Amino acid sequence: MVLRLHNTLTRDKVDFAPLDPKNVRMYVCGPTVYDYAHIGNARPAIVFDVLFRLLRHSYGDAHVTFVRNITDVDDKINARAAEEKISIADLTTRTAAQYQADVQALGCLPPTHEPRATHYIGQMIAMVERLVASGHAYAAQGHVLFDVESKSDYGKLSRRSINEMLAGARVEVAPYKKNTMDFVLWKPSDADIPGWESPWGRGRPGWHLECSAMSESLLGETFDIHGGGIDLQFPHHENEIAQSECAHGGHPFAKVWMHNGFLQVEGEKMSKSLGNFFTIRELLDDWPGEVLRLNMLRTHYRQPIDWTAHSLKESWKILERWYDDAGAMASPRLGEKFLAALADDLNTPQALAELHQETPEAVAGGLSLLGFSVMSESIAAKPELDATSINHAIAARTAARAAKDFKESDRIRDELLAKGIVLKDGAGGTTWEVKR
RNA sequence: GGCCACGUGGCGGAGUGGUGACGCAACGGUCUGCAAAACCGUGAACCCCGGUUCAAUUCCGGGCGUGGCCUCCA
Repeated sequence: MVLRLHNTLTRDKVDFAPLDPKNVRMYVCGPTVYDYAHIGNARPAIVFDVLFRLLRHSYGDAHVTFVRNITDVDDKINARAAEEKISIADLTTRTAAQYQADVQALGCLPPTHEPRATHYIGQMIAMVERLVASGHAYAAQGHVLFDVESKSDYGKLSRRSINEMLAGARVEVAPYKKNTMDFVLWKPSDADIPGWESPWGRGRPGWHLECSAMSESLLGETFDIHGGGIDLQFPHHENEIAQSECAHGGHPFAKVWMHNGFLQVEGEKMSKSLGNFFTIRELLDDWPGEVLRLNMLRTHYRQPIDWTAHSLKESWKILERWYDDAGAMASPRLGEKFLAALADDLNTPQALAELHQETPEAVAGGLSLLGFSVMSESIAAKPELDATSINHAIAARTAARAAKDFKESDRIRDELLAKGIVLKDGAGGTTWEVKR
């Protein structure tokens, strides 16, 4: 099976050939931990978890290194901690733990490494020093700025020239910048916000720098795949490339760049003012995690997705049926067409369509590879009633039906329905599921 | 204003230069005390206008619409 991936850098689909098949390396931008993660944040987590699983399947679990960082130093964090009158450490620790619990509930494996930015300050300072020494960065008024003019191919990922950017620029015009597009590598900190001693005084890193330093430490100068949301393409990823390549003597950074599409909710941009802003946690109150996961995978990762309650209901129904078919299978296997669809740039909608045509064994195998490993129990575990009392009621109803007391049997059925339990009379007896 | 995506049946959503993916819903049937479920079956689409071509939903140009980035929002 040849894995093909769409590379944003070249805008085409290429055969994936790892630099080292014994250690396939992937980096994905993780959350800035100042608030609950929202459903848009869940998309890259799920998409690249599927890729992680596929790579592990292809190269072996021990031969894939996946890094997803946690940004725990940021001005939004500082502002939020001040608002809530709690310490920055408390805020970031709490929020990071919530994020990890949320994505786990969505069926995501823990990454190989989940580095925190604050643990890599030394590496960041060292990288800035190299950039200054090689003429790609300059210090000015306590800041250190990257000189975009010093890199001839700056803009290659987002495909825009410095002049084009300037034409539409609304960036802060700071008098100490040589070029308006120059971005901050290091900035000074007042006494009341986090800061570290550096050759340029007490300060903190610029956002883009963090990912460059952490990927360098954990994956090396050049690695295979870098992922993230399409909105990060510029400026974040563009600047990561600039910093890393210049700090590494021009050696290439990530070979393949992958970007997931944006998410809308009920046809509109998700925003707090529109009232359609959903955190992962809120959705988990109403929907099983694997339903959210399936709903995400029913659209190709590069396409925009419209997140709707209607679609979630459909996902629930599909998943429940698959669990009925495959839940008890002891010998899962993988269908060839299913695998081929996944290998074709992670075409999960196609892969799911193939699953609809598959045997129960292949459904079980396919679901498992996609991260739906908690078969059947998880959805059934949702109702307030316990299984024992439901089964008790079913037995009473079966007895009433045998006695042709349909008034009583219908009463029991309606009573369960009112509690959200739907009965299904099949050839092998009566089963139940949670009403959607 | 600049750059860039996307627009497929009632809905979701793949894909393709020529035989109407797939799922949900709907409709018909089987089954059932009834209903649901399950199973079998049916109909239904490629934003608009040009161009290229024997042939375009698929390629090219324009238009319209939606969205993203250019403001450290995935």
